[in-house]
Amino acid sequence: MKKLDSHFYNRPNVLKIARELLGKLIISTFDGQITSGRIVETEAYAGEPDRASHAWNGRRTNRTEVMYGIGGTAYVYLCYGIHQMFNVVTNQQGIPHAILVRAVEPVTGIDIMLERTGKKKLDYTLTKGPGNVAKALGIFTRHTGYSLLGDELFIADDGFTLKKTDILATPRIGVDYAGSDAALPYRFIVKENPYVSGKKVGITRKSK
DNA sequence: CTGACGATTCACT
DNA sequence: GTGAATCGTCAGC
Repeated sequence: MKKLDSHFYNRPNVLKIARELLGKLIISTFDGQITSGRIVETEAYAGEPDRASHAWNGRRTNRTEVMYGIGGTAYVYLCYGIHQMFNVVTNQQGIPHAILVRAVEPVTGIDIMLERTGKKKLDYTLTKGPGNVAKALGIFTRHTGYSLLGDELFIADDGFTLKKTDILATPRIGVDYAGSDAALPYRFIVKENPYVSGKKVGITRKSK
């Protein structure tokens, strides 16, 4: 089990890092409660040129400031006034790259995650979708700016590997406002994994 | 200071 | 398939 270090996060290619995060473990130890999940879905946000990014066109505000910091930091923000979204900041200081974790597969502390999310039993919805991931892991907006190099919240490599053919790149979700950038294949998923959002599991199929 | 809105989720028809 | 929930952020006045 090896915690990902600053060299991993500070690299310039956010797409490569987003792809490499698949299969890694996110671990949180808040309040002595250990929970972890294996990442199965990520989305890259490539900074100022990326219309889908909060930092598009050099928008540097209180909220987005952490993205301009060094890699290996958590960027957490509130969406729709309800959901916390957990992102990993990458690249060097001054370049606002970030990767949204959209889904994980529960590994450790499932009972704790059930309690945090108010669910009765384990099913695929526990950690499917970015809002649910943060909720299950106990991540809140106040954790924005947290270092992922510490012991409370970090990402580790436990030796688990994926075959290249198990990884799929697709357009990102919910970024239709981004014009042509919405079509970029910046979303990475583990093929056939039931925790990946927007998949057929439990979702009514369109009629034709 | 004000108003519009979102990198979503869930319940309900 | 449709729509509500709910509040911090940000552009604009």
